[in-house]
Amino acid sequence: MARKPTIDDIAQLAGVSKATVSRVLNHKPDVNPETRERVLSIVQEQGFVPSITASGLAGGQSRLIGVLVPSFTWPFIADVLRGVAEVISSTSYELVLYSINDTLRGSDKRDVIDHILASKLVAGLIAIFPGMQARHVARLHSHGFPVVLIDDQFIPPGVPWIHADNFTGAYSAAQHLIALGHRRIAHIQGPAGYLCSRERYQGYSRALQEAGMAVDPALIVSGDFTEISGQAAARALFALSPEQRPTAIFAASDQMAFGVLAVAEEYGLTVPGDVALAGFDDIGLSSLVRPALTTIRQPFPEMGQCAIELLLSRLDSHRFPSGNRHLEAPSDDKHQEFRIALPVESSLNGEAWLSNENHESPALSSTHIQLATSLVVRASCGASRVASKSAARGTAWGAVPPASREEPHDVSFSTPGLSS
Amino acid sequence: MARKPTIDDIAQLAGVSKATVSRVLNHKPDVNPETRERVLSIVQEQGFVPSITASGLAGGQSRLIGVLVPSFTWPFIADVLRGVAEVISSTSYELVLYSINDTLRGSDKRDVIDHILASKLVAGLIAIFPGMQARHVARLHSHGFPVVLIDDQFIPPGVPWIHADNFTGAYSAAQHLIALGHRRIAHIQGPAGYLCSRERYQGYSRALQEAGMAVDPALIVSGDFTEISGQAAARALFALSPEQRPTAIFAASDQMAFGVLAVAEEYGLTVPGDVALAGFDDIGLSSLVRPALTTIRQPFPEMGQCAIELLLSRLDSHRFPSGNRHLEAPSDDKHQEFRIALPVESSLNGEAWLSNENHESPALSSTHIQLATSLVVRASCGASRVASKSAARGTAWGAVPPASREEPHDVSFSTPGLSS
DNA sequence: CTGTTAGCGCATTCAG
DNA sequence: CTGAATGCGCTAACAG
Repeated sequence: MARKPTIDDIAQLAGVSKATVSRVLNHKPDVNPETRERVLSIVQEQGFVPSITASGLAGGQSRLIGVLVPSFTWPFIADVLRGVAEVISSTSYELVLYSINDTLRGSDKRDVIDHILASKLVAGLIAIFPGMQARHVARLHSHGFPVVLIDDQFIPPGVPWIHADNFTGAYSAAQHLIALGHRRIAHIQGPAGYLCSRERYQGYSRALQEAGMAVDPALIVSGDFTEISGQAAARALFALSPEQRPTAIFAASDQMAFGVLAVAEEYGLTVPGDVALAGFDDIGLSSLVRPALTTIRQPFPEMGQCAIELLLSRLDSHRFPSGNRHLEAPSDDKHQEFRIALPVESSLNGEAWLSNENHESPALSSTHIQLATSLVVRASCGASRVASKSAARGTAWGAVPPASREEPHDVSFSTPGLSS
Repeated sequence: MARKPTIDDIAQLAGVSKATVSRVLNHKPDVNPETRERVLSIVQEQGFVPSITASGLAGGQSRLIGVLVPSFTWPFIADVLRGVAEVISSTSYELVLYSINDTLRGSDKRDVIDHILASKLVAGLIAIFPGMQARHVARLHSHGFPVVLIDDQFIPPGVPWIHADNFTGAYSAAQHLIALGHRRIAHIQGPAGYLCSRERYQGYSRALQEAGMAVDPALIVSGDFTEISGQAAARALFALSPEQRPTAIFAASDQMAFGVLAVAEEYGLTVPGDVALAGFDDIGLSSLVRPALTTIRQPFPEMGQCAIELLLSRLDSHRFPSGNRHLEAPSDDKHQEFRIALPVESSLNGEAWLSNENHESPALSSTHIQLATSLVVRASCGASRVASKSAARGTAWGAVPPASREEPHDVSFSTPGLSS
């Protein structure tokens, strides 16, 4: 028990060849049930775990998945990782963490990605907000390397991509403010280069338009998603003349909304009394700030889950959950059963929150999954409704996003051809 | 260029045997300089990266390092990971992410650790706050598996362990409040089981004692580090009679301090006007809250760096930085040069922030590194000093902790025998 | 200093 | 249905 048992040891103990042990371990169909049981029991009792590296080498296919994170500065990256990790833990895959350090130069950043491809360590990659590196990630994809993007600003055509419904989220935030009677609603935008900034802006302006209100350029300021930039934006807005000054502000990120909160205090303005405030993201802190922030929840963990499930379905060799580790757990929560019971593609289809773009190429070309966002009403807009707790930290975490689907502005159901 | 070149391809192109290529790649001394150059240039031009899995298999030693994170609920875990990732990126090692899911049962949590050992994927493990799992991690260690613990509550004897100087941190926080004239200073503790809770409490009470003040049990309440528990604690404190009520509160975590902040507002109390407030951790948000929080900064990224360097020095086969990736970067920041220039043990010794316990066993037994914490003065205590910006997000990140050392209450310099 | 020979631990042929 | 042989890509002894 001191040394790790090898497959040969198991073979010997079970009185079969290691080829057979291998077959059992890989769930091959052609194995005598008795033999299988015997081998399995020996495996269990010896605590044998096949070497991922060796089997990867021999089988020509790694069971490691790379996750590329863009520095750790964004608070919700941990949430996305959590979603990924949760799913991975029920498979026989492992996660390799790659990060693009902020201190790196551009060329070094490229190198990180080249390195991922060249080292051939991982079988596929999930890239979270790769940003400027997206085009390099796309290069991986064009080399036939399985890649899934999460919420990037540049969507290289053809690369599978997961993101939240920014448009509808922003739309409902603005609508909420309108419903509360606000007529002068400012918007603090995200950086122009980001797709999500544009989408949120568009959702906002669409809501205004539908309410018969014009978008006032004086009420549109831009930030870069950080708290500091939110402060600057708030100052600009509060400096406007009384007639121009907004009665409500919709910030494109919670962090920027925090900046507004801080500056409002400086100006002696109360939230929501003098100015209503809504954010976007619903990071953990938003429910803890005073006043608690009304915001649009992004399903970060679900985005992670979704990404890894899509990726695994592409690799599509993750036959069964690792088994060994989860045999005992009765798996009482629906989530688990759900994922275990169905092959991944079916589950995706079943949920109907998958959309397929690029109808020009009939097979799959660009698989694109958009997850629903949701309005979380708290105190900062002055709405009388009791604050929704549904987005409180850890509440519904792990649950599959509700089947309710978004505006069909980008959603179609031509999904049967997903997996190949 | 479509397929990844193998070592054989390189050998052929360079007109040498693959054994020689391997020697060059592994920085073996016995290679003809000319040959080495030739091989190196071919490697470069082909973009050849040896397969980590294959070399791990053949060499009997993996170049993957596991990082075990205890769910992603704590905000600073990302900071620790950042430190680890930064160091790793200058080596030829890669990171494998393991997480202990909150939803797991106890036995499953054990299994995660057993799995790490059994799968033999990684050469060593960094365990961040393994908490209840610490004893299992210790089991790994006793199996000869290289492990480094970060800031755990149970320190299994003999396991290398990195943590921040909680005692001195808490001591200086309390001292700061005392210096500001406070006589009734409450303390919101962390959970009793945690070592750091006790250390912080001790630092606090030591400061009071030295100032000739008694610790008033009525002013000690406990929480569990979360914001919610901070709220509860604050209510308890604010409910005290005017004579008993504290004029200052030292919370054992920033999150609990946020809870106090929120409740203070409910009670119509201003911070720092009616009650001064100090926290512990200096998470990113603490500088953004209003009033900005005076707190004790924990050097999370440095803890990560330190842990990985210690671990690598144990594995001690990480001869040179991966080279390929960092050749071009002039490496202008001192940090890089520092680490590249010196072997790890020397660097540790050179910094002199290493301590060795258990003097009974003369060789190395329990290596224990304690990093300095520092007081960050902001607005929440009402101190007139201008707020220290030194801990602002991203400022000095990446820098090696200052050589200044702590209270020598646990530090000795018997380090020459570190690496074996 | 360098080439040759064996495996690392496993999956996958291909014959039984 | 199962065993024996072959090799994944690389390193580690060996011999030269």
